[in-house]
Amino acid sequence: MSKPKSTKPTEAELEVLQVLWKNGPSTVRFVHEKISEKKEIGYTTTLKIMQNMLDKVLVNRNDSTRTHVYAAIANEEATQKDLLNRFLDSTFGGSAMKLVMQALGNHKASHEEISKIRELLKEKEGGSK
Amino acid sequence: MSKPKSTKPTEAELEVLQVLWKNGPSTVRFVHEKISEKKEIGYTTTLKIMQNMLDKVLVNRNDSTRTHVYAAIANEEATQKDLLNRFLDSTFGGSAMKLVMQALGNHKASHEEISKIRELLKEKEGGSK
DNA sequence: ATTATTCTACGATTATTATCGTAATACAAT
DNA sequence: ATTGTATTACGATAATAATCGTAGAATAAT
Repeated sequence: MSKPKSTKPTEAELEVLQVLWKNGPSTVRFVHEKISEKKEIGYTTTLKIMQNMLDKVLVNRNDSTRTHVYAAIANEEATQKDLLNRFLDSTFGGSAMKLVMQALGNHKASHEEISKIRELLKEKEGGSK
Repeated sequence: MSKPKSTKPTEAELEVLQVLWKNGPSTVRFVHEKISEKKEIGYTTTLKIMQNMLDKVLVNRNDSTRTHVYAAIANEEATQKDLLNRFLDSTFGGSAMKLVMQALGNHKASHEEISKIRELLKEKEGGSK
């Protein structure tokens, strides 16, 4: 059983992944339009990024039709977990709790979300025994 | 009152900041040794990074003695908050709760920490109404 | 059929980071 | 004083990322 290799996506690649995670397999055009909502970028730039991702095996594509369809290979949760660990290390010196508290302090949470977190806490506290 | 300008530190610069935040004003030699504990790196590389940080005004330095002493200007919490927001956006599509739950799920928390989080949650829930 | 549009491939360029070598200078040791 | 050692300044190079232009092929529109 080998390490998953953890190919770190770049910022630009993450933007693409987000679109694919959220919307499922998509064309370059579609991804490009989504990204364009947030920032100015040329079509061939988006294309190139996605082609690079194909080389890196972050995505696969169906090219049976002229307009290729790309799909994320990188699993959303696994990727996020990996990046979270790096971020934790580089920015919070590894302290997950510091991060959690910052995040909780700085962002709104719905009652529903708060309940979920409470459950998680309960599990954690009970868990080990 | 102007925007703090939010000069995003690079990975390498963050490593330096972490040392300075943790240990206070330090020499290049000291910072270099701390970083060297974690990875192989040349002395002049560390030096150069810190000199760049001076240009970017992420640090200031006291050069009254031959061996210069560098100090972080960037405030720890503010910097972390800023980077957290970027990370949240780029990796979790802005969902702080997703992030919090990932972080809680993947890392141990002490009872003390859990209590702190509970308090925070209580505040949040009470607050808005 | 001709023309216009849409798409991919691919290379070139720019921008940003990271890394380090060399030289000059200050200091320390003898 | 001489020699060795530590430190800074500075530029050069390499590594990585991001951006886009151009050409050609496929499709669509007329």
